[in-house]
Amino acid sequence: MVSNQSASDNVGGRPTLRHVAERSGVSEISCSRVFRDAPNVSSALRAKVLAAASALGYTPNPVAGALAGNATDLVAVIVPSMSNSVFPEVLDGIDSVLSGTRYRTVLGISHYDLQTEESLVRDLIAWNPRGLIVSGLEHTGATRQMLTRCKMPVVEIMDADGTPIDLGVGVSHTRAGRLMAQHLVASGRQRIGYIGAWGERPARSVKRRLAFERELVRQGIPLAARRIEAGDSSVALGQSATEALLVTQPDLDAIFYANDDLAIGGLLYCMGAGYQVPDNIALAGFNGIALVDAMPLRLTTIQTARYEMGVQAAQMLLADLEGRLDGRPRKLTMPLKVRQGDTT
Amino acid sequence: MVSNQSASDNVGGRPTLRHVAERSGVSEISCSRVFRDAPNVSSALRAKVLAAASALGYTPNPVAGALAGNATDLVAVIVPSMSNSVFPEVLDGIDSVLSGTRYRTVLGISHYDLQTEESLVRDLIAWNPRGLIVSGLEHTGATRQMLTRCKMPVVEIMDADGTPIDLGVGVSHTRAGRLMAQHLVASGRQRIGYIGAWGERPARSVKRRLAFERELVRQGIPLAARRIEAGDSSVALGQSATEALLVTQPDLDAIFYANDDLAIGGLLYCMGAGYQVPDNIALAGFNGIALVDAMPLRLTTIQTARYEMGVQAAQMLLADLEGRLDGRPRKLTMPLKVRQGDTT
DNA sequence: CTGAAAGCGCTAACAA
DNA sequence: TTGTTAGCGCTTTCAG
Repeated sequence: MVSNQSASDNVGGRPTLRHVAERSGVSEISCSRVFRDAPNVSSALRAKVLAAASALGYTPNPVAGALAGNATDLVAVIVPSMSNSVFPEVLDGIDSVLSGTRYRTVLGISHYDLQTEESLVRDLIAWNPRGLIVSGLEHTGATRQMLTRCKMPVVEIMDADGTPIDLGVGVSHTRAGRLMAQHLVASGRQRIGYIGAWGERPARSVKRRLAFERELVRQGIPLAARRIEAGDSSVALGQSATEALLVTQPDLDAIFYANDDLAIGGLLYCMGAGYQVPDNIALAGFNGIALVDAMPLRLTTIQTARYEMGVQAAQMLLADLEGRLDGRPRKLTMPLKVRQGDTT
Repeated sequence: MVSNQSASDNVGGRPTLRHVAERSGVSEISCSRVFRDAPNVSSALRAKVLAAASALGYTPNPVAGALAGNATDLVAVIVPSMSNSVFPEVLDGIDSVLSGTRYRTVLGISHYDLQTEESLVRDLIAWNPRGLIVSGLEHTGATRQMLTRCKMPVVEIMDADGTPIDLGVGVSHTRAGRLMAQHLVASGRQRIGYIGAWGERPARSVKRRLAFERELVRQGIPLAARRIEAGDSSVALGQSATEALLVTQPDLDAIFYANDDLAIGGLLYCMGAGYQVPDNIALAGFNGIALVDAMPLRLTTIQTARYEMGVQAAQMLLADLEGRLDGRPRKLTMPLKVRQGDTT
């Protein structure tokens, strides 16, 4: 086979750097410099190259660039779930930052399964992404090893209770649990229950519950009832779980839920079943999703900033990539507060 | 510089096919065949290669494979929004299919802006993805051209009212609008209003509304009031828009909303403001998100299958890629039905 | 500031 | 069934 001497071989195919080089009478490498905004390019040369490129409809091939340059302009993002608004909001935040750059998001959904997360990490790292954003601080040993050894920045989001492998942006779930316990006790509640779901995967919800229970004990009012459902969190599950819990423990005067979806279900159940909220019973959630404000009674919740968490994670990643993270902290704890509504 | 004769150069780096080849005493291309499950590989050779690979911890580099093989194992997905559950559900469906394959999802969010969509398409096509999934049938001329000319399969999702460029999976929004008009008229409504949002970007919502209005005219009961908000759809916007519409048109006895988020807002507003739903006023949405069942009154809505739409889109894409789509239709219209709740 | 040479790690095409 | 050769389209040296 004759070697590719001239770009005219590539008839019909997508134009390459060689086409641009031939047409502009400049070397390939100089063209490359133009498209990468590399330094040391005269504006005359730049203009010639750009003209040729646009005449040809040339677009750089990022795959070739990635192979030669040993890094793709991809950022791998692994989220545990798409079934409530939390992670879509985080993704939206990440995208809002990344879409302004040449980086693209590759998505993996782990379904709250650390084994699935592991294979996603393995898989996505093979692409040589520019960086990785994963959820939580808990991973399998193999995942942890891969995340530690890979050269690129890794941001662990959602959780600030612990030390990230590399970079971290999250909230303190321990603090969240404690704050809510204090809030309920301060408002005079005595028989307090807890409802969780999804077999308490995300370790984060366990952290919240344990801190919640610990603080209740400290305040002399230990948890009166607890119910952890097996299914995925949802409004519907919150309804049925609340009903089930109140059947066995009709005297509860407060319930803290693992998240707002469950709590909204609880609220709807209580309203439908004739409970007086908050007089009979107080209800509180976690996250502060948009829906809590739209309820007939505004749900008390702990507000977290998911979109902002995505933004910060992406910015931290970019900053590290660009070496702008030198003095700055590698872990960011996002604010958190009890947002009192009408249900406590 | 001396050329790379032996894999021992790559000290510390990730192992490559050459390392595996050296260690197993087999040629690189044979190793390559093993990892690609290519035909004509003896099981003895396969075993040797696999042993060497696992001893070395070798993982194929998909970037190099993509350059040499002229296609990445990426599927580009462009959705207009992450701010309600609709597209996350679609993504979840897509992922459920793709995660079982070697394909990965690259995500773009267009924010309902066709110009943004265009630049995402341009950008993502440059990666040579295996296929593309985009939302809607309406695109800029340039987008349409790129989607037409690119060699890979393109699935346009969400909308079945029109002819997809290549492949399509969606529902008929025209039918949806007509069905709801019939439903409201059949239930005796006489002064019917409509509330939309987001300046009616997605053309799909316009199709629904126009079909709705057309059918009302046909039935002799033309639309009594219409309000299109500028902001993004949300429960909160549904509340305020409903209030605003009912202030100017207090005699409405039904409102059809562009989607469930708005309709739930309307429901909450009406309940809070003392309207009797559905006696005073009927309310109906579109989508059938999980939340409609969790409301104190179950919202009447038009049920669509978003997760399933994602599944079908991904399956159609894979089928086309594998040449299994020959006889089968290239456009799939998903079912749709009015799901009567307590609000009509 | 510009360019020539030599790969990045893999696979298509062709031989054996 | 296995191997040889020649790139994929770009970027990294290193020289001018």
